[in-house]
Amino acid sequence: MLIAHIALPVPLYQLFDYHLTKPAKIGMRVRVPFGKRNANAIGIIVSIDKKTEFDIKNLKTVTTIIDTEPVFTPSIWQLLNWAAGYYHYPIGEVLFHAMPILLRQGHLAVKGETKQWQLTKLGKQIDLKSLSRTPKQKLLLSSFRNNTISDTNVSNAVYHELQKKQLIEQVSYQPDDIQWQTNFSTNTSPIQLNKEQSYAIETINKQNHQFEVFLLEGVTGSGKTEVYLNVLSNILAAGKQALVLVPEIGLTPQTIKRFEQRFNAPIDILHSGLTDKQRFTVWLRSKKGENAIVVGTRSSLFTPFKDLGVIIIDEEHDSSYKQQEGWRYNARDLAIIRAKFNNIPVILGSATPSLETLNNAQNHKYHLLQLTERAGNATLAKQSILDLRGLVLAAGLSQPLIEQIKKHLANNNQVMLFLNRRGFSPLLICHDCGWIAECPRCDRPYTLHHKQQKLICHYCDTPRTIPKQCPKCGSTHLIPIGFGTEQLEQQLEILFPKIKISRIDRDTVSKKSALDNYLQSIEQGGAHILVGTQILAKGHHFPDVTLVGIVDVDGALFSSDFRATERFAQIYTQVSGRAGREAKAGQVILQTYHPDHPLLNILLTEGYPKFAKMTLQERQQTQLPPFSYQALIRAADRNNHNAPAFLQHIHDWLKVHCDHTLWQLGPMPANQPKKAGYHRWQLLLQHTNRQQLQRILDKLLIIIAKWSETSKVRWSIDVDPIDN
DNA sequence: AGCACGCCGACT
DNA sequence: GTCGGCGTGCTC
Repeated sequence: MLIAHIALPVPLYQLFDYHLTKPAKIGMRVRVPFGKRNANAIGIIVSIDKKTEFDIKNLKTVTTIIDTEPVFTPSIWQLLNWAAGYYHYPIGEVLFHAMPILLRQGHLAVKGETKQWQLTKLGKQIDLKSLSRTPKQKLLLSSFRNNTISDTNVSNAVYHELQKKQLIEQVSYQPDDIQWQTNFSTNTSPIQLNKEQSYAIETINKQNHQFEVFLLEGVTGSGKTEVYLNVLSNILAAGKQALVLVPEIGLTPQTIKRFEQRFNAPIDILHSGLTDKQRFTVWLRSKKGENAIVVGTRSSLFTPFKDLGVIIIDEEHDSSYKQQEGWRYNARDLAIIRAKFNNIPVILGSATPSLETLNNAQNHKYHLLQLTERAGNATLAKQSILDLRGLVLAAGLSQPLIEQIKKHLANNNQVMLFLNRRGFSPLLICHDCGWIAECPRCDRPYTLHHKQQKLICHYCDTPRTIPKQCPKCGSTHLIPIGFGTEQLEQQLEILFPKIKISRIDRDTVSKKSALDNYLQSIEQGGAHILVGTQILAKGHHFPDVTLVGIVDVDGALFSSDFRATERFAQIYTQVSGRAGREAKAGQVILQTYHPDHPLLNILLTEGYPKFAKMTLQERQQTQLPPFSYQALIRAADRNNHNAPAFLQHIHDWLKVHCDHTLWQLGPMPANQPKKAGYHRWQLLLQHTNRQQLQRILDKLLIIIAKWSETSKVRWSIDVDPIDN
């Protein structure tokens, strides 16, 4: 009697055992009765053996075997099993997360049949003249006979008329697998490679398709993409496929066009706009080896390939590679594991690598390749700090900055202003009693939105009308404190009434078409002010922008998050690298109340690499990542008691069962202490040894499951958190 | 996660 | 009187 251990898509750290009465293999999907779910849950066989820990007479039987072969390739199977262990996330959830939705629902993992029209016996024989009264039908029939249907453009109705007359019929057939390798070619590039690029390409190619992690550190405009394309050409020419990961907003049409123009091979793009069917089709195509390249965001990492030759991760420092809910994996880190299991090279590209990655390069775990030359005659922008102390501000703008804006606009150039805060003002306060308008669900101040005439909570997105009176003292003197992009835009409209101003943030570009409209108008050139949040920093480049103003630097420099300065430095470097790109001299101005801040000065005078080096030293002294490893345990409840009690219980247990090398911080309220009626708490664990931290988590998980407190909270583990 | 069972408040 | 809110328990 065989017993299958089956993973089900439930948040439980266990497998479920069933009798297996039909032939099946590990990795196949099955239908099983489960709880009260009408005998119809879908699971995946993780292992098959002859015994069970469960009471054998209570075992149920596998209803049906869905697949004829395992759904995952061996290397992805290995990756997912490893990842479930590393991230301490239930295996069933992990396996199902990695499948396209159609497969989760039980669709067969085979190509759909394609239908095609063809002539019937009658259609082949009949005299064309008999159709002379219906010219469209006559045309269609004759084009079937001449084999020119692909050039013939007639409506579906005509096809159906011919079908009714039994002249043509529809036949289903199984399409053959596409073999792109047989006529693959690379189009030559007009771009002359410089020495650094050639060296990088040569070094990667020398690796001969074996595992190695390369860090391609290339300043903005140094031609990283050209290196990618050359490496891809080498891999594709060997008949292998490639996976390219990009950040969420990094999927620009220009980049994709460059890929498509270079290679005479099928390229699939996985973006958020695809239907479930389309995603499934791409999944199947790459599993069968029918495409050469898959370009996509985070979740594309789980695409199976017939013969994967390389993984490229563009903008490896980007935080969108980290999943921020449910299974909190990091696609960049998992890509390296996948490459290791596959024994293929992986390339991390960035102008501003994360400190984790730089540290690995310094330790020679990664092979560092640098591109330091900027293409063309672009020069680096002039950067300066503007001391705000003692200056009068108008919606955050100082007079010296306004003067500079005037100057650049007068030369018919464009100006970009960054402010990482949406809305009109982040606070509405009663002038008489100090009452602050707060969201009752999140206990956080509302942000005032002037145009919408609403208060909006930026944590849970709920709006409410603006009160006319203070509910506490009745005063009508309610005043907005602080400024956001909306107020900045309004102020600029007053200061520069004749100049075009575009505000680009989540409020104005919720639709993609809106963003495209803005970008088009900006591309037309001429004096123009762009106001925006970080959305503005990513991807797009604006050749006419010669002045970049960072309106409020201090928010990033004095954050409780130890990674805030790193993120600021990355965005700042990206932005300043873009100012005045095409032969126009650029200028960057940073407004701050702390002009002597050491990291800020290093960043400006010596650039990102030196900044990174200093920050790494600081992290080493304070034993922060990457010099230690963290796991964050989160818990939420409704009464604000169960969650902290649960975490305290964990804290106490760890204190007894682990030595002092484990650091604990908390329990403490989460970054966002209240959300949607739930009180959120967290406990941070830190250890200088990754394996030991892993073993502690293993032990902890087992013991947690036995506590009665556990079922009273919503809890989760975040391994390698990035937002604590 | 689902789904059911069970115990207390406002209403067609 | 019931409908339905969510706390609790279980899934091979």
